[in-house]
Amino acid sequence: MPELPEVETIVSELNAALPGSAITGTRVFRDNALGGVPVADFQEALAGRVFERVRRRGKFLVFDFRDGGHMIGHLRMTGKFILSPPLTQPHAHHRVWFHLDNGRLLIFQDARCFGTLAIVERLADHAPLQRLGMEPLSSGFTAKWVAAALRQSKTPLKIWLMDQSRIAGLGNIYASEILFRASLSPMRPAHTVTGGEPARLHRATRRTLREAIHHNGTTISDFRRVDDKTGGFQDFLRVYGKQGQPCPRCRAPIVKARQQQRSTFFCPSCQR
DNA sequence: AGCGGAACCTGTCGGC
DNA sequence: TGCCGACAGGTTCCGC
Repeated sequence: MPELPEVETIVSELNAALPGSAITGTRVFRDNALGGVPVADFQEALAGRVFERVRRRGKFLVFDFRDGGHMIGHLRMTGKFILSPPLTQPHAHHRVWFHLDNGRLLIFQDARCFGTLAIVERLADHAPLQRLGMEPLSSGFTAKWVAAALRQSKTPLKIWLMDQSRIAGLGNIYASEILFRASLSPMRPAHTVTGGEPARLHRATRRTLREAIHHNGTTISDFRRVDDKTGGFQDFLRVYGKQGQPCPRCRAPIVKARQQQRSTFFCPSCQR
């Protein structure tokens, strides 16, 4: 589910509902996400805290509390945050319930248990957050910045795009989709991307993310679910998962390759 | 610097 | 039908 556009979507939905509500109690059904923090400590750290707002940084969700502390969440592969009416029984994948004083339930659900939840009093205390690089939708992310950053690395473009310490928020799906839209090969060493190409990559990154956010995120499962429906974003993905199908631009077959143990999809004919 | 491999977990899907 | 391996949107750590 979660790359930048999906997290952005979740954050804006949470932000429309959470601010002003207080946590009256926390139930932990499985504690993998807590990173070794004892459940009792986690519960105690949250008791009575009031949500001020929710923000996104890279793929992290940052819940700001009114008293200045924060809960930092990461969904990894299968994590989800859900706002729900009160329930009596947890679903099999529910990991944490946050009871709110407005009667609602904030649920952290995660089939694979890779997701993480941490509570910090200062953002600087959260090392993974501090390691994140440029926000691709921020004003600092310019074609000039992209060109300069490309020059400093020999890493293949796809890997280059996914390094969170360089650009924060791009994952396996969007990296492939961005490179397709930029007509650049995922295998190209970053420093060989020159001339007008960095601007193309910059533009494709912004447009792809903005379009995905506009569609409230794109996911594989959602993509399947809407297969027989019209509208929406079923046409969003151009290359991801489409090996063997004709390239939407030049009709050559899309190829599936492997880079750092992850699948890359691209058109070898028009991505150079 | 960069890469391959493994680890953290569970669910699903394709092939035989 | 059933089992088994491959693979899945992420990140980190370790060794070369």
